[in-house]
Parts: sequence; C-alpha cells; structure tokens
Amino acid sequence: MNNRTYGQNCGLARALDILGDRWTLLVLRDLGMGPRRYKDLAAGLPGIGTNLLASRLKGLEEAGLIERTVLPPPAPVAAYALTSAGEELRPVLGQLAAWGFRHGAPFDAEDMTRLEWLIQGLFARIAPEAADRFGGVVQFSVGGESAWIGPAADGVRLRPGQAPTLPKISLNTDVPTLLAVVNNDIDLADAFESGAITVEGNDGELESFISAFSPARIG
Amino acid sequence: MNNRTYGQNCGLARALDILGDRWTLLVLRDLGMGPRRYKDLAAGLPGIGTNLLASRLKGLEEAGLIERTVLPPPAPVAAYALTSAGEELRPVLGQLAAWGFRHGAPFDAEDMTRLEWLIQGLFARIAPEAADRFGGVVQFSVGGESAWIGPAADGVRLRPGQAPTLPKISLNTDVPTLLAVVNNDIDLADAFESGAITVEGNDGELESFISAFSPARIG
DNA sequence: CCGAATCCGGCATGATACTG
DNA sequence: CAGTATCATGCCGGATTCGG
Repeated sequence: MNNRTYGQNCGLARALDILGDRWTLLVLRDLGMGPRRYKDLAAGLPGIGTNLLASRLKGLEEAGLIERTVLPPPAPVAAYALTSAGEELRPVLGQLAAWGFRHGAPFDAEDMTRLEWLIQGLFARIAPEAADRFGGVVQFSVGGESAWIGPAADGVRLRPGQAPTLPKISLNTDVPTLLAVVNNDIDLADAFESGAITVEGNDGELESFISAFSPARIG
Repeated sequence: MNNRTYGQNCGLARALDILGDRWTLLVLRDLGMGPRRYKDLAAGLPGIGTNLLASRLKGLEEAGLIERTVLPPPAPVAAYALTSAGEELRPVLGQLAAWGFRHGAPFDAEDMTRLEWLIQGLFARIAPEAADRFGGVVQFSVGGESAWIGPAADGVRLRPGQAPTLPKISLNTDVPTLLAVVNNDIDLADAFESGAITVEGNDGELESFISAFSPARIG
C-alpha cells in the first residue's frame, strides 16, 4: 500500500499492505514468467499509466519482492525480476488464478488475451496438477504466438516462446478455439477430432494429453 | 471491483475483478471464521466506514461469494455467511496470510490484534500442516479472549471462543508473549519453561505440541 | 526510444451524520 | 442495529513532458 496500512497484526492484512494495491499482483504475475523490462510490463498491462507502474515497481523493490537486474548478454538491458520472496508468492497467485477462472467472469473474446493466460486457464479448469499428470512439456502455437508449459522443480513452469527442451507434444490452434475450450464451450477431445486443434510432429502422446486434461476422463 | 475491470482473459485478473478492492479480502477472512453480523464485521475492520462495508457486502453477494442468512435459534438475527465459492477461497487466503506473515512487516503491539490472527501466525511460521501434524484441537486463552484451532475435513479450522470438543491441549498466555513467539523473538519451548505460557489441565501433550510447532525441532 | 516524473480530471475511499 | 446520504480527501488513469 502507498504507506497506507490496515494496522492489523494479521498475516493476510500484512500481505495486503504490500500487495493490495491495484495492479500490484498483475505486475508480479507478469514477472513470474521471467524478467521483464519496463516497457514490456507496460504493454502487458493496458490502462496502468506510467506513473502507477513506476510507483508499483518502486514499492515492490522496497518491499523486497523484485529487484533490478540486467538481462543476459544477448540483450544486456535493465529489467525487473522476482526475488525469492516474490517467487514464493507464485503458487499463491496460481491458486488465486485458478479460483478466478472457476468463479470469476468467463473469458470474453472482447478482452485482452495472452496465450499464457489461456494455458493457465486450461490447466486451472481441471486441476493444478494436470501438468504434472501429463508429465512433460506441452508446446502451444496459437495464431502467431507460442508458449509452453512443463514440470519444474518447484511445481509447474509456464513461459512464452519456444520451450528450451523437446516438447512431449506440440499443439496448434487459434485463440477463439482455445477460448472456447477453456470456457468449456467445446470439449477438448472434440476440438482434436474436428481439427480445430492439431498435433504437430508425433501425435503418439495425444491420448495421454487428452486423458490428463479432459475433465470427462477424470475420476 | 466496483464495475471496474482489468479486461484481461486471465484467471488472476478475473479473481481481482471481484476481490481486488480494498477491504474485500479482509471481509472474507472474517466470514471465514463463521457467519457474522454487520456490526461484528464493522467492529473487526476499524476504519472501513459503514458505506464501504455495505458496498463490499453487496458486491460479494452479487458475485456469489457470500449470502445473507439467519443465525440458528439462540440468536435468530440476520448475518452474512460464505457460500461454497467463498469457502473455496479460504485455503488461498490462508496461504496468502502465511506469505504475509513471513515476508510482510513484523507484528507490532501498536496494531490491532485478534487472537485468531496470532494463532494463524503461529501456524504460518512453521507450516500450514503444523495443525495436522499435532492432530488435535488446541485451545488458547489469552487475556480475556479465547480461540481454538483444530483439524477439519477441508483442512484446518480456526475459530474464536471455546472449542465444541475436548481439546487435546489447553494453553494460557498473554498477547505480548504470543506476539513475541509469533515474531520468533522468543523460542516456543523457552516460553513454556519460563512460565510465560502455561498448560491448563493435563500437560501430557506438551512435548507433542512443542515438537509440532517449534521450528528448531523440525527437519 | 526507453524509463520514468509531472500535471490534472474523475472516481474510489474514509469519516460523519442521519434514517428506517 | 443496519445500513444510506453526504462530503472532503486522495488515489487512480491518461496525456504530456522530460532526462538518459
């Protein structure tokens, strides 16, 4: 909070003293997918206003959740990255996102969409463990964008771009299809059968993928 | 949000559209310890202002997180209670509180204190599973207040007042001592040895309690 | 061009008074 | 007791401007 505190000896209130301002958690969400520059953060948070973004970054840095770093040699520019305190927040944000997907407003084609959010929604619709259940990297290519999700030491990793390791399965589709699947308007298996989602390369893992992600196959 | 949305197809943004306003999560925290009347909520949230509390309650009711109920016969008055959607948020709030206790400002005697928050802090300092590890109801009496924590079907239950079942252990202390223990300024085992915390009734479970809650004994 | 700081209108917030 | 009405304050959002 902008030095405005709830003044309660409560863990939740203490957390909200740091995180409760508008935009703050969304900044951390974006930084959770890797270090980001100021302009990239601004581009991913339409409406935030440059003063607010600067203010949030400063507050988060003072609170010890983020730090200014320099990106590795290919592009040695200043950027912001999560500290360990910020990293520890990531599973909480994931659970909150899962709740929001289940109980919040349905995803809407009018709203801004980023591929990573849809993928997280796809996993949240079933269970956070769906990625573990599949047990390998899933590479998505949707429109011009790409992103991947895969198991990691601390849980699940979700990143934009191409996975650094060979994916267990690679999928192609478009945003409207993925929105419909995430909103449960069409069944995942049906989307494969109709060709709305296609498998690139070897499709031997398709059955495994569907069984891990399709709610109809669970339980 | 007061009909102000982030406009992003993201679970976290969708959750914050509902929960992101000031005070909202604290209202849900209080309702997480059982149904509450308007005036009890107001008393537990100093500074909220009656209009904001009314506004938050209305918003949460429209979002389907809470509902108006009538308390059972002993006191048949109107009250607010969590719906299932609201209940599903409780583990998330618990995790957020644990994070806030670990990484937020330390607890301060100047700030408002409620016994339940300190107990949650005590558990959060070790791990959310500390209550499960102890495996029974712990009854606290601190100053004039009392509260208890114990295992429940959906995780851990933390409530003010006297536990409805026989506690496995009953503890007496005062707020400054509990604040110090929660902030790790004094060791839990030392607090027992010095008599700052006393065991009421049978103290056969004291060793078990300390081993479950004292970080020095873990790992 | 990137990373902010500044300025200002509008709206959420916070405190009090007031009413069913 | 449970809110509603009202108003001052200050944060938020958007545009512009400035320094590196």
